[in-house]
Amino acid sequence: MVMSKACVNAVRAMVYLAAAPDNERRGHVSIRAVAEELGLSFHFLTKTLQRLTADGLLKSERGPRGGVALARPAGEISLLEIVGSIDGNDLQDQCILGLRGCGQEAPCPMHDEWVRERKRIQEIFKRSTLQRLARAVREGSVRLKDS
Amino acid sequence: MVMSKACVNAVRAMVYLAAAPDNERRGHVSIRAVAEELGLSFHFLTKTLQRLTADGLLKSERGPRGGVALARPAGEISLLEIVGSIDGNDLQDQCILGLRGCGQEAPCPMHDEWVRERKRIQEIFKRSTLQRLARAVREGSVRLKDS
DNA sequence: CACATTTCAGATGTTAATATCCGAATTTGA
DNA sequence: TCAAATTCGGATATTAACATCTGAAATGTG
Repeated sequence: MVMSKACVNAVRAMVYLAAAPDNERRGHVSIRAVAEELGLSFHFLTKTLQRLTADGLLKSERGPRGGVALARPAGEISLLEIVGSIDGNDLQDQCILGLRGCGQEAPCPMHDEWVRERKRIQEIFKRSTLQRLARAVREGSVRLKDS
Repeated sequence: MVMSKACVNAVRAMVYLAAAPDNERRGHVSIRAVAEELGLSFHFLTKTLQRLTADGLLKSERGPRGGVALARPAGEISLLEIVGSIDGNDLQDQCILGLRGCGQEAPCPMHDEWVRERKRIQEIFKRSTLQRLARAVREGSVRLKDS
């Protein structure tokens, strides 16, 4: 897996929020609703989204009509940031063979090629903003659910 | 992590074997020696290499002067095959968001871009033969150990 | 104010990956 | 033939990821 399950859930939830029409609730959607809509475990998703809230990607409100909402415009939140918040930056800066201190001076056999690849992945994640992903969802050309 | 720890161990061991000079032992090296040389757990490495043996990437001999050796020429064994043997082909054919049946007809928001990326990774792994990797090791331009 | 709804925080349970251990089977060499 | 070295196969222990549960804190509504 390139992302942990928690991270995948986070991404799906964030795209869902970005694609959700601004309804009542001042833009907030309850985590329970998100979980049901995407077929995810409410409790597990809650834990994950709490981290996103702590990291400033989501804002939250308690109480009735509360819920979570994007803390910033969808165009300014990228997949890279979500992955970083949940899984950390290992994918971006760790040696594929797990060698500590793998770098230009003391590289592993895959170093050069993997550094290039990592950069590509980082670029992809960076330009994958919630705005871009959510647009496809709203257009119906793409799905977020399993079935 | 893009590869499991077991898989990383397998790759490092295989490259080490490919780079090892043909000494006595008819080309076989004991797993204990490999583990010590690379700083890996002997028992854990044994389990992993058994899988490679079962899948025909390694051949093994028991008894004194026994050990493991590449089952085929180093130029004909690629990283792709090793990863496939230990971790399976999930990296190559699974949706990055874990959606079942993600494909052209019912794609996830990352589908197109990720398919392209997966293909690139597969190409890199395929052209990374043990011969190529081991040459760099023998030339000393590259390392397999942590320290 | 009382109540229902929701996120928050921490505890607990479950499963899969990682790591170790042990005895059996095989082979070599003295 | 016997002892040592080695892989093999299965069992067990440890750790981290995944998942669930419970009660507290906050907040809107009647």
